[in-house]
This record gives sequence, structure tokens and C-alpha cells, in this order.
Amino acid sequence: MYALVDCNNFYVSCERAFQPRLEGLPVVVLSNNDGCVISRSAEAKALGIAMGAPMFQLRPLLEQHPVRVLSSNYALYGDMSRRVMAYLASAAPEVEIYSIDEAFLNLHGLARFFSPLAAYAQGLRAEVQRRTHIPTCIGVAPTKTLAKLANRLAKKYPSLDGVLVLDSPARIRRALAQVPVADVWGVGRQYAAKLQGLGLATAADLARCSDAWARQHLGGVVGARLVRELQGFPCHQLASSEDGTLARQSLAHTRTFGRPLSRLDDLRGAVAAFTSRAAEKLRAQGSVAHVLTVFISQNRFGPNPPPHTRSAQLTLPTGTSHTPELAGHAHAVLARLWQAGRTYTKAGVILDGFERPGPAQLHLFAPPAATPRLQAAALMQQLDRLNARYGAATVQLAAALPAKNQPAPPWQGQHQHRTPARTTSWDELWEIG
DNA sequence: TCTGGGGTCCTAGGACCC
DNA sequence: TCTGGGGTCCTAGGACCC
Repeated sequence: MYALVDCNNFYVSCERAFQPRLEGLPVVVLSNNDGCVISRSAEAKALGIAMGAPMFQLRPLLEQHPVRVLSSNYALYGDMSRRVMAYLASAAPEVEIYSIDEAFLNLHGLARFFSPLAAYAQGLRAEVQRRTHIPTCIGVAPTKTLAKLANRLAKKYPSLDGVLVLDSPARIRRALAQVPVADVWGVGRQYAAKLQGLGLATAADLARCSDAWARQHLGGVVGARLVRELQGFPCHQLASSEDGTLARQSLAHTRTFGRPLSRLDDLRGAVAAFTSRAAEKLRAQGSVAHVLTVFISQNRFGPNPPPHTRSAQLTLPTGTSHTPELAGHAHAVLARLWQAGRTYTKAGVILDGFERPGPAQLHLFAPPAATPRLQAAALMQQLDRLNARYGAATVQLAAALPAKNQPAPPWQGQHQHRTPARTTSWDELWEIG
């Protein structure tokens, strides 16, 4: 059996954990640059505020209702996520961190010791709540897809008290019949429209499809697996997160600028800063990258005809996680992409082609300090330590710094509604007394 | 005026190589 | 001048997920 633990309205719940007076009020959290709504409380949802709604469209509604609007605070959310996941990892045999606010648990063999499983799941919920003040819902079922579906129902019906266990064919049948096909994990907008057009309305209808039919209509083997999982046959294993972290195949840092930029110098600053952040994440997971991609975008909502994005990829002869080295490559790529007279609203740096740093870098028989690569690695280690100790970007590439007499670099985004990072920044700790 | 960011997997066409 | 197929790399984009 698998469990899916999903935090309710995670970002809003994180904010409420530190500001109890937000309890019971309509609250929304905005995306980077205060662009659109990415988390909302039940009260905000009840006002008709849609997920992903652009902020500027909400202004009239916000004038009528006292909604609390908050900029996103990822330092806080990441830290809260680590606490939730660390507890789950201690309480279940095996955990897969699926996203910042969701985890799959492998419960195989657990039913013998914890019967019924619903009580075990309620215990998890209560303990996560007690330790972190984050409310959760839990779905338990024989496959990941059914666990997702159970979770959805547990969220929807308050009478279930946040837990639904699908441990018999009859319970699975009943659950499948209640979920619209569009709400099945792996069915997005396109497939939902197609399935509805063919008269398949619920997950139960989808579960009755043949393997061959699913292959033909739902993207080949991917769709076939989806249907099998709904039928109760596991096709997706748990991708175990051994040490509570997730090793990625690719890493990106991409941002929309605070305002449109044209000057190559400004873009160079943004790309330097973004490369820095991507390289930090790369070192944090202990990888080196062989492939670097840079893209710059023009406003996709504006009058410019597509394409809005130009990208270029560079394959590096030697894998690296060294910030200045990667930034040098990124600047060379940027120079190929940038065109005079155009305005850009967004840029990104993507790292790919990972490998663990090889033994070649250890140079067993050379004096350690004598190898340039090792010196470079030590320098990055110091840099990461300083930034962890004194705050992100305390030590930064010169190219990423603001110009003289400028408070912030020109690419920096807007965060007008930011709350303090209570748990991760020395300057923003609670003051008691 | 103002519309996020970070992932995975897959496909297709052109360039280039053998 | 005609004749072929397989493979990789790069760019672009689409589908899905959170």
C-alpha cells in the first residue's frame, strides 16, 4: 500500500504557522514578482479567487474584501517542508519527496502492525500538525495513482477527517465513480477534453478501458500505465529519497525581471546571479554538470510575434559546479542570444547532464592544494558556507552586483508583501520580551 | 502599468557525421 | 548525376505534474 501525504494550502499554512491571526481569514500567497496567486486559503477560494489568477485582475475584488495578500517566502516554505518531510521519513519505512508539499510513503508490510491503517494515517496527520502547525490530508491505496485519488476525496469531504483508505475492491470502485476524469493524476486539460468527448466522465469509466485503447489514445505506454494503476496494479515504484533530499536530473534558476531590460550589461548581471543560484543547488546535491543552457525571453503577452524565447545549449568538456567557470560559459552563450534593440522580460539558466564528481578530482598522489580543480572546489565550499551562515548572496559574483548608487540590481523582482523569514535568517528571528 | 517557477518525459526537424 | 540509412546533437515546443 502507498500513502500520499499532501499539505493543505501549503504556503498559506506556512504563513499561518507564524501568524496565527491569519487563521480563519481569506489569505493568498503570490508568485515571484507578485505576479499571480499560487496558494490560497479556503476562505479566499470561497471568494472565487482562482489558482493562478494574475494579481492585476484581482484588484477590484481585493478592494471589496479584506483579503490578506502575501509575497512568497521560499526560504520559509523550504524550511517548513524539510521539517514535515524529516518527520515523515522517521515515521514510515520508505519516503519519496514528491514536491515541496507532498510525499509518497511506502506502507508495505505495515498493515500487520498498524491496524487499521486509517488510525496510522490519523496519527501521522496529528503529529505533523503538532510539530509544524501544517494541516495535511492522506490518501492510502494499492497504487500511487489511487493514493492520489483517495487524497483528493479526503480533501473534498470534511466528514472523512482528512484520511481515506482504499483497501478493498468495493471501496476502490466507489471512489473511482466519484472522481471526474479531469481530476485523475496524469489527465490534464487536453486529455480531459478528449476523454469527455468520447463519453468517459469518471475515473471509473477510464479504469474500464483496455490496455490497447489506453496506449492508442493516452500517449502510449504512459496512458497504459495510468489505466493499470487505476485498476489497482502498481506500475510506479516509490522513488525513494534516501537522505530526505531529492537528486534532480536537471536544475534551473529562472526569473521574470522587475522591469523589462534591453542592455546587455543588465542581462549579464541577471545571468551571473542566476548561474550562481543554479550552481549552489548543484553543489548542494553533490553533482557536477556537463550541459549548460541559457535562455532569454521577450514578453509573451505583448505584441511581439512568437517565438518569444531564444535558447542555446553548451556541452562542457569537463563536468563542473564551479560558479565562476559556469558563469563564464553562461556569459558566452548569452552574447550569442542577445540582440540589440529588443527588450527582455525574463531569463534562465538550466544545468543538465549530471554526474557525481569523479575520483579524478581527488588526485590521490598529488599534494591536495596543488591541483587547481581542488582549490576551486575548496573556494566554492567556503563560499557556500559564508552564504549559509550570513544569508544568501552575501558573497556574490561582481557581475551580479547592483551598479554604484543603486539599491538593487535592475533585474530584481518586486516583493511588496513579503513576510520575514523567521526560521532561516538571523535578522528576522522572532523577538520575544 | 501589472500575467511564476521548477520539474519530467516526449516529439520533430535540421545539421552533421558515418 | 543517380543512389540510403542510422545515429547524435541542438533547438523548439507540447503534454503533464507541483
